[in-house]
Amino acid sequence: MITQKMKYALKALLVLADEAAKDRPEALTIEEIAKRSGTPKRFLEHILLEVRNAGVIASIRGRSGGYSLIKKPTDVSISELLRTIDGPIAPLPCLSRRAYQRCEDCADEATCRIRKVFAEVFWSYLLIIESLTLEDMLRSDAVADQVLGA
Amino acid sequence: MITQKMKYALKALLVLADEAAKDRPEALTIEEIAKRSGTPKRFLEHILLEVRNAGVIASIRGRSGGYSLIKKPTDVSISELLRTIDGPIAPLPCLSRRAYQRCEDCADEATCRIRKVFAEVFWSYLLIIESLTLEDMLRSDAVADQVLGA
DNA sequence: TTTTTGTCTACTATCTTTATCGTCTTTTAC
DNA sequence: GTAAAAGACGATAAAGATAGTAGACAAAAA
Repeated sequence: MITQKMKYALKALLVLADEAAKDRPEALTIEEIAKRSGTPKRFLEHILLEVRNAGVIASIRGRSGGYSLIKKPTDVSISELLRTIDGPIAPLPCLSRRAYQRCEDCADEATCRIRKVFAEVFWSYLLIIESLTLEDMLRSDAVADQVLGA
Repeated sequence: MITQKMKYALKALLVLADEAAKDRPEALTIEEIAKRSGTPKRFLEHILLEVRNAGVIASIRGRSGGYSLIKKPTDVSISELLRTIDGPIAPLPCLSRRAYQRCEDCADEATCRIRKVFAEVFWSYLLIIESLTLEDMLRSDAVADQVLGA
């Protein structure tokens, strides 16, 4: 399950992307983003800060300040956002490349049967999710429509 | 990330499967399983109970009692075990079929862009993980070996 | 120089995870 | 039939994650 925080981050990015798609896009204040996305304002502060530190959005301080998207939606990776907000994607710490950690109780990684089986599904899963971008959320997608019967 | 509890459950099942593969398999006591799998005994009690209630293993009480595998490894689904031990697999409550829950803040599921994009990856992911069984853990797998460079 | 807006550091309540403990029940060995 | 071995089950608890809130501070523009 993705966290509520991640949902908020996505909603905020959708708001900012919708704004960026306008003729004369403006920086949106936290308050405005909170209102449009339906997230608690003070909580959104933290989230936007993290997203900004990840280089996806930019902030302007002071009067008439706010946040704006600085990447093209096609360049905003959902999996990277997941890592930023929710932490490692890998099912086991010993399978994460960026947040690798040895399993304390594991005698030998090379022969660990749990690691092996989850490695299989994980690489396949990565292949799918690594290709996802904000752009995929912006346009209604035919595949999802089909599956969901919408 | 899968929980420690899930790792323990898998290790315990591996122990029981290894035992079941012997010529004269015996029921193993919690203590014995704990020792062989390296899990805390008192914690393992609860785990084995859940796995038993899921119909994967059986218990015999009293002297000379213990646990034994009652399904063929090919019939023990890893995804089912995940659901039993760690809960729903779906990235969003509104995408889970067995543990469906409406997202409180979601106005309309049919048009929710977060739901749509995660639905896509989720179905692909399900396809992979639903096919996994305990048997896949028992035999060293060529695909994983390749990927891991082992 | 005041007002608006983002930044940063704490703090807190609740839930989940990871156990441990005590007690009860069942079954077998003697 | 009784003691010992073993699972069943409920209560409790420590630690960490999650989901926020609050207050003080910093920057920029009017």
